[in-house]
Order: sequence, then structure tokens, then C-alpha cells
Amino acid sequence: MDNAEQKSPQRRRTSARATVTIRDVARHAGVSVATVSRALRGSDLVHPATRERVDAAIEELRFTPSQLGRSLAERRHAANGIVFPDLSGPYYADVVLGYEEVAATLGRSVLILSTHNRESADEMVLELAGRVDGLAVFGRTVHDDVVAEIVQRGVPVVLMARTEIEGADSVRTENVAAAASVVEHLLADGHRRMSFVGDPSDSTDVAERWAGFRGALAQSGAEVPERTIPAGFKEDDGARVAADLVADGLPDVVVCANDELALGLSVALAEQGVQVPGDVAVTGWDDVMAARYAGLTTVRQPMREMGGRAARMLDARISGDRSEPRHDVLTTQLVVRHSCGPHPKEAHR
Amino acid sequence: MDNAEQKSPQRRRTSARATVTIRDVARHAGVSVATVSRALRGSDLVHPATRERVDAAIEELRFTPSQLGRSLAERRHAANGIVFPDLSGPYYADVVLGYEEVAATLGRSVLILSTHNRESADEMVLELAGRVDGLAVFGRTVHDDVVAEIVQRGVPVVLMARTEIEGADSVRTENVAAAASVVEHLLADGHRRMSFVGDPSDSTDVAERWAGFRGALAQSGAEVPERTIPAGFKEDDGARVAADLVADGLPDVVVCANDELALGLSVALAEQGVQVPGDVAVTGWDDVMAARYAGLTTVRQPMREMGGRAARMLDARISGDRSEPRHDVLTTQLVVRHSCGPHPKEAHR
DNA sequence: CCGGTTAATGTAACCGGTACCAAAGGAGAT
DNA sequence: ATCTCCTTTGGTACCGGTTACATTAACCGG
Repeated sequence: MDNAEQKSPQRRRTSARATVTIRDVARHAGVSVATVSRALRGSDLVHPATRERVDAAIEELRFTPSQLGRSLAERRHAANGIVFPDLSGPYYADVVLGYEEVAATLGRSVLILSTHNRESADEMVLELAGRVDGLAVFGRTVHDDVVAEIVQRGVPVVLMARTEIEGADSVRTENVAAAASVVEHLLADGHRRMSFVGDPSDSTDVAERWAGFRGALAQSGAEVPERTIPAGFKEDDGARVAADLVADGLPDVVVCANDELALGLSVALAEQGVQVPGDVAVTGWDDVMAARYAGLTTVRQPMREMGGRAARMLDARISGDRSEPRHDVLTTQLVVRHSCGPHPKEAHR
Repeated sequence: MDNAEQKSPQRRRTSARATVTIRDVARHAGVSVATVSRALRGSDLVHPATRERVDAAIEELRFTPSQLGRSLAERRHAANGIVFPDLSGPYYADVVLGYEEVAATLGRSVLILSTHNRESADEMVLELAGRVDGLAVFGRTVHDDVVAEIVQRGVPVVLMARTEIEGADSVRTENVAAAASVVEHLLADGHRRMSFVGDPSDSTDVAERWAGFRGALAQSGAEVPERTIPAGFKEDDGARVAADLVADGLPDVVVCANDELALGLSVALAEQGVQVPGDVAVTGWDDVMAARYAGLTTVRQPMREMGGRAARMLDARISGDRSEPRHDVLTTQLVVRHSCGPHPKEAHR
């Protein structure tokens, strides 16, 4: 016993930053570390009087249990990760919001990682996977084999807005039918020649929207464009497209892969003297806040719910759910505003 | 030696999820754990041939070092936290974006926590503080004494958009002069009776904007309202204010504490037949994307840079910088748009 | 052929918790 | 008074890495 005290030669305790450990508390309270641990966890195997002594020691030493030690012993991180291509724009923020909200409620911290277009993205994601109990991955941020590797390592993964991968849950929004409803609405308004702006190879979502767009046009007998007008997701990309459109001749409608694109396009068109919706109708996708103020016709997606659902799915897997992977599809909603032209309501009802 | 093998009775290894540890690798490569560790860290104290054997073993066993074990041994988390009142709205997302971008570059993971208005916010933040090497705290999300506690615990803290606290760095944006410039611009346009919407007790920023607003009005000799029209930060809050304004009589200008408020207010006014800027001018703050499309006069703040700077400050502290706390103030910029009335440029130039 | 270096590796003690198992002590039963 | 049984507590082996220190082997000049 005396020896034990000798062994830990208590460095100058003047006021140095000596992190307080559970052993310090135990010594101070005159009990064993096991008892302190039990008191911490609220076990009922501790005598009230003892618990009081321990609590007093904790208070006095200002002890805070190390999350690291705890996690290592419990073999769990109590944290989930979420991976994004990019956090800019209003779209992703909502997903994170929903995710964080639910995760926090479930007692899990949230680690975020935005891959931008860094080459090191794959490594960063793998590293992240080693710090969490579960991982939500948005879109095509990482290669399929990286996701497979993580799944294979035993870390639950849920994919968001991305094609399914063996062994992982997924949540996405409905695109095909929504695209069709956009087209149908436009057709009913008398529009015929439609272009689609966006790059289907960029994301599963865009690919599906393009497919739905083509399908609906084909079914109606209207002219189906052979290819999309390729573009990214930013306002700048929209502006660039505007120039080409004016040069090449305007269609009746430009259906855009997202709102930022559509908004950038509209502004650029206006600057070149093209009236929206007078000369050309424009639609977007996402229903971001700016779309409301710009009067943009668009498709609303429940981004926040998507995040929340991803967090819940992960929680279930981490908690031991071993059922077949789930693949949820959230419904979307056409929001008609001014940018697709005055709707002749009388014409169809 | 034979005994050692007995001791770890290798559970069914059919295909079970037996996490591979550094000791497995060591055994497999026929070296000690120290050597494996050295090989992992890229120490030059490992013979090339040995390194090769170790690498082969790592590859074969698909070994990934546990971040937990590593962090515990190294006594660092390699992660930073960022705390928000709420992640909704375009404003915070930008800060997180800037923060994450820089933190990732510096090799630190990012943990986010949104306190919403949960009662347990304080505990959650304290818990978070135990998982990170440094913490960025936005606005009045947590009480001063909680921040002080964290600082005192030795965790570097940087405050964003919040009054300074002993021992912590801070970054904020300039408010007083910006508010004055808004007022001056409006006065130059001939406006006189101005109201301010927002709750100064809500945030340091709002308090400073209100102060700058009053100061500039007082200096010009114009009438200074005694109190603000209290409101939160959401579009709904703006809509509620609109009703009161119409009932009580309109001023010439309504200066709002942020853009969402201003936008919600404008729409609600329009619905009640009040023209903006014809009957009343409206200004906001933040310059969110929707403000551009709504033509809202506002003040632009470098949110992204604020986040980035916070991340860099934290990094310096974590890396051992012991200099006096820094308090950075970022400059803001008045953005004049349609909502404050046609600017009679000729009048003053 | 030998003491002194230097390179390469092994041993084991941490890091800060959790939890299994054994042990001590008191109450109640016989 | 003795024997169970139950409550409470202590000792200690983990969790999975890092690293100080010891050890061994090879190489050097004299």
C-alpha cells in the first residue's frame, strides 16, 4: 500500500495542468476506481454514503471523465459521421441540420466532413470511418469501393441521394415521377420545346430527373432532346448556359437540375434582354429559400427529413439491427410559381 | 510462448467481425508491436525488409489502426468542435463551411453541435469539450460560466459573434459602423422616421447594430426610437411584426436585425397592400442568397472567413501558442438594393 | 581480437476508463 | 453459534495504440 503511493510520485501539483483521472478521484475519496466508475455510471451497487463521498471528490477535483478512455473501454465512439461533397449552398445545410438534430437526440455526436473535390477525399473518409460508429455518405463524394471497404470493415453506412450499394441502407428522394410532373405541367401550359440543364453523370439525382424528363416528353409525343445541356450546380454555371442558349436559339422551357442553376440562368437571361417567363420558362429543383423570393417554379425535397431519417437508420444499425438493408424514397412536391409562365388555370380545371 | 497462444483463444474466425489490432499484425509479421507501430508512423528506425513484411501483414489482415487507441496514447483528439444555436438558415452554414474547410486542411476532424434551445445545451457542450482539442462557440449558445469552465479546463476556445470572455480568442464582425452607414444612406435618401426590428438581448451582434443605429440617428438630429420592435430571426417573426406595424402606423424605414426577418416582413407587408419600398423601406443584414433575388438592401458579412479564421486561431492555440488572446473584427459592407427605395444618386455626388 | 558505436528490434509501462471476479461483512435462517 | 445469501467493495485484466528503455547484432578503428 505504501509502495503504491511511492509509485505515483505526484508531480508538483502547484497549479499545473495535471489532468485529473479516475484514479485521483478514487484516492481522494478513499475508494477503488471500480467504485468511482460505478458511481459515475449510476450503478445501484454503490452505497449512498459512498456515492456521496465520491461525488464530493469529483466536485472538488473538478473531474471530468475522459471520453477517450471511456470509448476505448466501451468499444464505441458515441459519434456518427456525415460526408458531403460541399457544404456551400442552402441545400446541404438542411440535410446536416436534420441529421444533427436527430443524432443529438440519440446521444451521438456528429462529425462532418466535406470532401470538396480534394484528391485525398477517399483517405479522409476512411480516416473518418475509423472515428465513428456509423457513417452517412451523401451523393458521389467517394468511390464505390471505398464505401464497400467501410461496409466490409463493419461500420454501418447509409447512403443519401446515391445509388444503392450492397450492404448499406439508403435514403433518397423521388425524382422520376417528379420530373414527369414538371413536364406535364409545362405541357398543359402549352409549352413544347424543352431543354434540360445539368450533368446526369454528376449525380444519381440528376440522372433520374433527366430520365423522368425524357420519359414524360416521349410519352406525350413532344420532341425529346437527345442530350442535356451540361452544367454544374452553381449560379455561375447557369450564367454560362444562358449565353449559349441565347446564341443557339431559345426553347420554350429550360428545366434545370437545381435552383441555383436556374436562378443564375434567369438573371443572366434577363441581363441579355430575355424575359422569364415571357420569352422562356425556367424551372429549378430543391425549393431553396431564394426560389421563393425569385418566384421560381421548382420541386420541393424534404432535405431535413432525409438527414433525420439517415441518422435514425444508422442508429438502428449501430444498435444491432441486422435486418435486410432498407432503401427509403421520400416523396417530392411540385411547387408552381411565376417562372414557368402564367398558368391558364381555366384550361384544365 | 505456447501459453500465450492459449490465452487468446481466437474465437471462430470463420467470417466473424474480429477487429484486427496491432498485435495481430505483429504476430503475423513475426515482429513486435513496437516495430509495427514504428512502421505505421513512418519512423526511419525500421529496416526496409522488415517494413515490407509489416506492410504485407497490414495489407493481408486489412488492418486499420484504431483512432481511439492512438488518441488515447497521444493524448490528443485530432478533432475540433463547433457549437451553434441552430443550423437552419443560410447564415450559419457558411460559417461551418469556412471552419470545416480550414480544419480539414489542418488535419483536424470537425464535430458540430447545434444547441437549438435545449435545456441540456450546457451539458452537451461540456461533453463535447471532452471530445476535442479545441472548441469554437458561436453567439450566446451557452452560458458564460460554461465557457469559463471549459477554458479553465485547458481546452482552447474561440468565440464567434459574442462578447469576449477572459482567456478566449474571439472573432466577430463589425456592427456599429455598419449600422451607422445604413442609417446614413437612408438619411441621404430623405428617410427620417426609422424603426429597428430585433432583440438586442438576443445577441451581441444585434445589440451593437441597435447601438450603431441609435448613435447615427442621434448624431443626425433625427428622431431616435426609444426601443426596438422585438423579434426573433425568422421569416415568421418578420410576418408578425408586419401586422403590428400596419396597425400602429408605418415609419419611413424598418431596419431589421437580419435578412430572414426583413424578407418575411416585406412579404407580409406586401400581402397587406403596403408597398416596399414605396410606402416603407426595409433593410436586412447578412446578405443571404435570397436577399439578392428579393432586391433587399443589407449588410454583407464575411461569414465563411469568420469560420476559417476561428479554425486557424484554434489551431494556433492547440499547437501551443500562449500569447495574449486575440480579438479579430472583420469588416462588413453595405449592399444597396431596391428595397430601400430608388437611390437619388444625383442628389449627393 | 576487443571496446565502442550505431542500427534494429523487443519488452513493458503507460494513456483513462470499464467490468469481471473474488472477497469482505452483515443479516437472516436453522 | 454456524451457515447461507446478499450487498458492497476492491483488485486487476482488459480496450488498442505509443514510446522510453533495454537488448542484441553488426561494424569500426586500433
